[in-house]
Amino acid sequence: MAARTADSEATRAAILDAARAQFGQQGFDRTTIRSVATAVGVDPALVMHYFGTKNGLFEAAARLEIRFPDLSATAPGEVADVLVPLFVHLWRPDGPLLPLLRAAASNRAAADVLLGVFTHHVTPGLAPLAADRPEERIALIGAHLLGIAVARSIVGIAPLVDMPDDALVAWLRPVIAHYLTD
Amino acid sequence: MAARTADSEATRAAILDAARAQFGQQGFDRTTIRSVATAVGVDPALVMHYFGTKNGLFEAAARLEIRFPDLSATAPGEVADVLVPLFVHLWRPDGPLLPLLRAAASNRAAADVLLGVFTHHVTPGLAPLAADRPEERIALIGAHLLGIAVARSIVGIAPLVDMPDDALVAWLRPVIAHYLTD
DNA sequence: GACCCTGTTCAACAGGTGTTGACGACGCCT
DNA sequence: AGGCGTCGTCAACACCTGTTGAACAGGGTC
Repeated sequence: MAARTADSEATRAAILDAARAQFGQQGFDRTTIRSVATAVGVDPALVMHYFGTKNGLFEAAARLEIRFPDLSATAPGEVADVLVPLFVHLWRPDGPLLPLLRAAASNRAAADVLLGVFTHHVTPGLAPLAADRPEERIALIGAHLLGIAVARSIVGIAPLVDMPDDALVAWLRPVIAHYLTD
Repeated sequence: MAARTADSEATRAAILDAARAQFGQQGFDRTTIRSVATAVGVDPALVMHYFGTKNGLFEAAARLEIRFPDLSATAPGEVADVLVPLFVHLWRPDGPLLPLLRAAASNRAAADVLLGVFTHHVTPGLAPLAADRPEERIALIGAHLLGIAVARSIVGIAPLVDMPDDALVAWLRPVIAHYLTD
């Protein structure tokens, strides 16, 4: 049965949590195997043992499965009500997107993962709602959302940091609708 | 007179150019004193001699004086025509903003410089044009422009990378006007 | 009691980093 | 010709990094 949960799984998860936090706050290069290990209280070699390599640790920490909602029945004016909470959730300090965003700044592979999220999830999800030249329209929406993430989580532009999510939704609602349908 | 321009100034400028290019393409951590030195064809110690420290080199490479234009006589619908070319120019691969943006991803000090650009230049420049709650309005505009920079230069979202600047202006014109005046 | 298996630590490696101080060429001024 | 300031290099340092392989504790099984 292997029912007896060895501590293995727990410490593995603890390492993953610490890694996600550090990758999310300091980026890839400034996060070291040693810093993650001491944060958890284990030996650096144990981190290697579980994840093989630093890149392996990063991939495990940044792995994300996004379930993009079905928006085909949503009115353009209400897309923001669905999209914004979803992305705000993914961008939490302990979420999987922030490590990826920080790493993408100096790592093409991480940027490609981010690009893949946009290409394979955001674009197909929004395409049915967009008028002519949908790629451009959706790219502009994606850029705007990305910009809000950077402004909030990385640069720290005060009015956006302090803005409640529903206020953000209210601001974005007409803009996203405009981008979708002109 | 010291009129005889020693080569000093030239190599100093060459180092600065190489540093800006590397900081802009690879970020702070992945850019090393040695890589900059070999790109210029000099000894690493010379880089130290001119800029004292790696942070000194970065500050010199990322120093920027922005002359934000006077927009007080500009109609909201035309703000994009001024703002977008200005920012596109600052974001060129060899411009001073991209190193800052990449470094900001893992360096609070760099993020603060970026925040200062927004606080001391963008906000005062746009405030006369904004309706009520101008901070939020301007923050949203800044976030959008920032997002387009990230989408173009870091993530590489194809439709935005390929989009000519005047098309970008055309897309942003009504959105910026909307953010300014509701 | 001997054995193994899992979870973990120890000690060390090879390489790359920022930084330093002493040293060498080269051209100008007197 | 000799000295000197400028422009630059050499060699080394101390440190930190990812990574490795051997060793250790402890508990369940024969």
